[in-house]
Amino acid sequence: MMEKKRTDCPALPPGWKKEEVIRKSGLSAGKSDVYYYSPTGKKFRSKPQLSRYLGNKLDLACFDFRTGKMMPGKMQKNKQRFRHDPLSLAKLFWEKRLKGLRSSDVTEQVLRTMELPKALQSVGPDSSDDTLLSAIASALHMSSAPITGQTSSAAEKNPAIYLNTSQPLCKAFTITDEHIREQELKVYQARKSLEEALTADGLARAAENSQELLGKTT
Amino acid sequence: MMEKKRTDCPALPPGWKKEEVIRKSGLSAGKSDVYYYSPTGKKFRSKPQLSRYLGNKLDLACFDFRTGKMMPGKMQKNKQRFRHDPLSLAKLFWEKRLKGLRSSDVTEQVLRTMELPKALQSVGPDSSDDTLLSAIASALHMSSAPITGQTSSAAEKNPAIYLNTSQPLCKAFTITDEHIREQELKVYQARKSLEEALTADGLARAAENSQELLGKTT
DNA sequence: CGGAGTGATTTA
DNA sequence: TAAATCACTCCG
Repeated sequence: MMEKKRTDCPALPPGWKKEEVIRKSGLSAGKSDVYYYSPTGKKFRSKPQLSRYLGNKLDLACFDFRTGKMMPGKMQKNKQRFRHDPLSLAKLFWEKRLKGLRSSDVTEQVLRTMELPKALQSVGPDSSDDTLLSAIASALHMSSAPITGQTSSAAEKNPAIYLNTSQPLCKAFTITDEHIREQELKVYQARKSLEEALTADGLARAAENSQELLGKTT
Repeated sequence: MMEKKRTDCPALPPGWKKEEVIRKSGLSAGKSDVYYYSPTGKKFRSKPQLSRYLGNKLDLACFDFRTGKMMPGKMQKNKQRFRHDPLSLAKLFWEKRLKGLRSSDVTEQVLRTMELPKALQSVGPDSSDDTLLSAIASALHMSSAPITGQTSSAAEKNPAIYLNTSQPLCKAFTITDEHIREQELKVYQARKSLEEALTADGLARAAENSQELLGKTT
């Protein structure tokens, strides 16, 4: 009784066969095991075992052991993007694209340009505060890692080579207790403003509804 | 030789053991996995698996799977923030703070305002394209989830109540094959421009170095 | 076929 | 992104 189907495998050299066996019982019932057989009949049970045997003949990096087919563009290893591809290089210059970040209130009037403590200084030729602000805002946005700024003085001389792209384009800085107290006050004031705006909005809606009812009954 | 340290776990019933295993190879080398063993020797590899087994006996809501200790006040679930707290409300208005996002090249000249396909339309009273662009850019930035836009027409009537804050402030849209072809062309052109800029920069540096050498030898 | 050890995917 | 969960490989 021939229960075993050994099929040809086009992705391997002539004579190699592939076999799939379904598990019939146990915790893994229904799952399957895949085996390959060389032209001489030797059995291979895993991709590493196959690679050790064929590694000098073909590159199995794109070979999918389960399906028996080559999967272009789906390399299992080396998933890390090349350091110098266009996307990574573009990160070096993203700060340039974010000029003009501003704070404004709900009525769309520009309230004021955000001000940064003197301890924060930009790195490089573009020293405008708004570009620096964008840099830090996006850094906080992109990652939960600590923001330290550029710690290498070499970055100032040749940003294209020495820049640490996981940190914003600003010099390394320190934060004092005084800075923290000032910021806490600002957050408190901002929250109070928001609360007042929402209260006013709620009152306005209530007033509108009263007008409607009044109109219908008169 | 006992390489496996199975320690008692006081937070679980008597007889339960905890084990921590460091990964020794592969991409995740150095990370660790935590396992628990029931008094009968059954192995548990995750908190959901443990809960399914012990859920009727004890409440694991405060149980920290990694440390094996109860953490009062640190419920892992119900992390969803109350809809009307200051932070969530602030999200409703973040778009107002990002006016003026622009594209510019390395020489800092403003090249052009980015243009969006006609299929993308803003929701709400502020219909300027640059605010819409900021909304979509940040949405792509904040989350890897699909961006669909606001699908409820109710959001337009009363954004304060019906707005889906996980989607940008724009109407729902569809993308055609034509849109995709156009975008592929733009990406290609942008990559080519970057490549040319870098090539030019490299040539400029080479020229500078030649000048230096020349000066020293004359 | 089992299961320890990792990779891949999902969630927060 | 990082942690947690889930799925799979590979070899006994």
